[in-house]
Amino acid sequence: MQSIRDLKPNYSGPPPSSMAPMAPMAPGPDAYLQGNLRMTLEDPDLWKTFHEIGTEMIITKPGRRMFPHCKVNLSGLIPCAKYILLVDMVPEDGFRYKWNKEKWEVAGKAEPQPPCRTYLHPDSPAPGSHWMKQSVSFLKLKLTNNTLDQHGHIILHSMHRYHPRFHIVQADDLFSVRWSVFQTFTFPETSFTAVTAYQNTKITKLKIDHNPFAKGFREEGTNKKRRATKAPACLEKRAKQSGASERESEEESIPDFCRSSFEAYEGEEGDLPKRKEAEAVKEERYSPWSAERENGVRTASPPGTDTRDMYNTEQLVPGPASYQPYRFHEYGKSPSPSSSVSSSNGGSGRSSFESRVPDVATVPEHEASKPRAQEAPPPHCGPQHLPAPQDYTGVLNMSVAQAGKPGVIGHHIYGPYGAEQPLGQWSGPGPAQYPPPHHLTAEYAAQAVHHGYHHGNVAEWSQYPLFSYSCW
DNA sequence: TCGACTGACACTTTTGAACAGG
DNA sequence: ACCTGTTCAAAAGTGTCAGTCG
Repeated sequence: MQSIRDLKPNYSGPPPSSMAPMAPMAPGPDAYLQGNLRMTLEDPDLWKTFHEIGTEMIITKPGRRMFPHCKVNLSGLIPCAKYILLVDMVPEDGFRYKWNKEKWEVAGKAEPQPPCRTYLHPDSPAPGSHWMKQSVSFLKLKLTNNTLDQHGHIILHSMHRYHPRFHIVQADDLFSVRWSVFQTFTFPETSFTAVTAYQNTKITKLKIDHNPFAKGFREEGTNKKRRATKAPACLEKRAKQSGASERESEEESIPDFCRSSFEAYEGEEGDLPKRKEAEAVKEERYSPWSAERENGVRTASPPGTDTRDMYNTEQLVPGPASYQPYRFHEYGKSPSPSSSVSSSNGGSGRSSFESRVPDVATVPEHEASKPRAQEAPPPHCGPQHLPAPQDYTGVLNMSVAQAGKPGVIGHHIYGPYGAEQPLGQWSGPGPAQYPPPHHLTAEYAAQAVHHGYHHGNVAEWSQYPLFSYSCW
């Protein structure tokens, strides 16, 4: 599990691709310590299988569940303290993709990011004991491509890459989330491409084989007749779309087509430490996204469940612009849209990274070294919280100023495009309205004040842009 | 013309109301 | 009256595929 300890104030940012997976493995003596809060992904093997092929998730107007769905195990929480669990979807990069001859290719710049929504786990808030006693499932999370969706589903763009982020917030109620500390986790193998129709027949086959609802489409299922009569037409169409190689995939077993693309990886399962060191190189072989990387567009984290704990989690103070570049570089993935732009303009994307990371990184450490009781409360701060067992990595600086109406006040904290993103309804009060806390950089504080709204209750709170909707 | 998208379809699983029995 | 277990229909979740749209 990785934490904000990687974001030291004196962080001097090695190239993202090299630092990302490494940092969590060996926190230095001055590493920012957090508690033993730990999140692990359930069904990692299944996720890995999908990831190795290139996971696709169907998005529909009425909303579609994910498969595999997100399910995690938690440990290290205070049994009696209440927590809120959230999930949101983060763009992997700033590109739109197309499926072309058995692989994904960049098809241009990403479309403006739709309103960023967060799925609140229906059990939230619940004591740590509740979250830890069994795995936490986000089964009912739905994805949609309907930007006008009123059901609270997470809005995504088709043919864009995303990965889910899991947030744990210690908060007695939804009202107090704003003053709470976010612990954020991601799992590289959960990244996926949002599609309106499956592009890769291997993914289709995997889904049919593993999703009970699709049992009727299995070869051995009761629906042989339907498949026998209709499948050929489908295959013909798919073949036309994907090329002749698609026909092979129909014959392949799941392990077979896994190996077909990632054979080398399969052989290295047991050699984790070495693999970690070399993964920046190896992932090129394992990832279905090699085409993009070859163009310097992006890098993908290597699949592998065994490695996920070391670098697939993060802890950070959400910030509208700062977190995003950090995220992508942190994991050795693709640059943020903004950094991508700079990269395409001749820059490496690093400048964006370096200039923004301190906004996050400088927050925690010097504060963390103090006893929590001495921490200066954020101005306009609301109820004080119990100190978490883990060191706080920062305090979410949310103003209580009632500067606007729910759903209108801007909170582009999760806006992956930062200032570039046309926020529209997300626009909020100007930074100048709320003086930053002393320990925050001006920029960070300026970003943080966009959180200035108030959560009244679950229903109302769910309408806020930060965690725009809950889905229960 | 082509690729992305939509909606109807057949199938399966899940959910919850209704009921029976203890 | 309450609880538990069973049954069954409706709802919801799947991928397929023909058609639409830009």
